[in-house]
Amino acid sequence: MATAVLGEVERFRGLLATAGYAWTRPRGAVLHVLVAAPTPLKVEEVHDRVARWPGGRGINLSSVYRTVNLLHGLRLVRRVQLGDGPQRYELAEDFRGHHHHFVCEACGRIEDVHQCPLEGTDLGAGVRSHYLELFGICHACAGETEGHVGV
Amino acid sequence: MATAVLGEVERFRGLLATAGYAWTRPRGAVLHVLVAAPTPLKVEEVHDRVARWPGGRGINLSSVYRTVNLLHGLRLVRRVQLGDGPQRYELAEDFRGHHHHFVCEACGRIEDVHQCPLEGTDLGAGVRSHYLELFGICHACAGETEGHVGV
DNA sequence: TTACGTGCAAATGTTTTGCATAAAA
DNA sequence: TTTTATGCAAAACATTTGCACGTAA
Repeated sequence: MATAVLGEVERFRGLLATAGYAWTRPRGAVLHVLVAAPTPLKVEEVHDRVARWPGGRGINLSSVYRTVNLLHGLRLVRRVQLGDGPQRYELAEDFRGHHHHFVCEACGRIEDVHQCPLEGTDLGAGVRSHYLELFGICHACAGETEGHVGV
Repeated sequence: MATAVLGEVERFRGLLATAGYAWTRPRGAVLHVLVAAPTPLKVEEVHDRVARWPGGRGINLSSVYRTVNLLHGLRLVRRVQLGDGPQRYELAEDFRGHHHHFVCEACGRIEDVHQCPLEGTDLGAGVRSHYLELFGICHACAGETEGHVGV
């Protein structure tokens, strides 16, 4: 498991090198975090997790921003906007596969949806990509006898 | 045309009254703008257009924010996030019908897509709503012999 | 050793909020 | 007349940027 993460991080290290970018502590730490994360993370969450990585303390929030922007520019990560709130980042579809997200409106949990409902659909001429997010009530929340949200 | 706009604004006036909210100059101006707008607007765009309305000068940006938030809370307008950039607002689906948006990546133009590609699709248990945006190259831009974006 | 990347702090852009005043009900 | 909404200014966030110093190549 940890080994798989390390292997994937090495892959990104090679991709960065090919693109002519240095391998640095902040970049390594951010990639570790993104590779290990099961769902898209806010920049601040990436920063928090980076700080918990061995040797990750002292890495600046700006560097995390610069790194996710760099990785996004290289199409290694993708940006995800779920409802309100700040942008989130996750590994690009080349690495994680094409998928969407389901957000539970009761508990906020995010689930990957690998079965694309638009597969095979004709989206019309000129359409190159689509952005789809699903909202609703997750299995766990639906199972509760009583809903007690808010007050 | 202008008459249709006025009529629809009156309808919102009634809805606000029913919900117990006062009819004020900023609220009237924002609703005029939103009713007349063919595509979702940034708050700053709403503010600019409000200023051009007869008697709309002097309306504060905060009031525009407060108004769109109020209308959003009452489900009279919906919030749209197109790629990066600030939130945009348009009349809710109850008034404009269920639709999505197509954004041209070359010229930035936004088109309404009233034919929902997900219609009749099974999105899985628990899914209550979906958020879909389409990106690509619009008809006009595809027709140009040469593309000259950026530099 | 040289170019590139980082930390820090300050700036930017967007959105929210506290409070005294003004306007609606 | 009493509640509600507004304008203004300041604060709160999210994100970007300039610059001097550090570090990878």
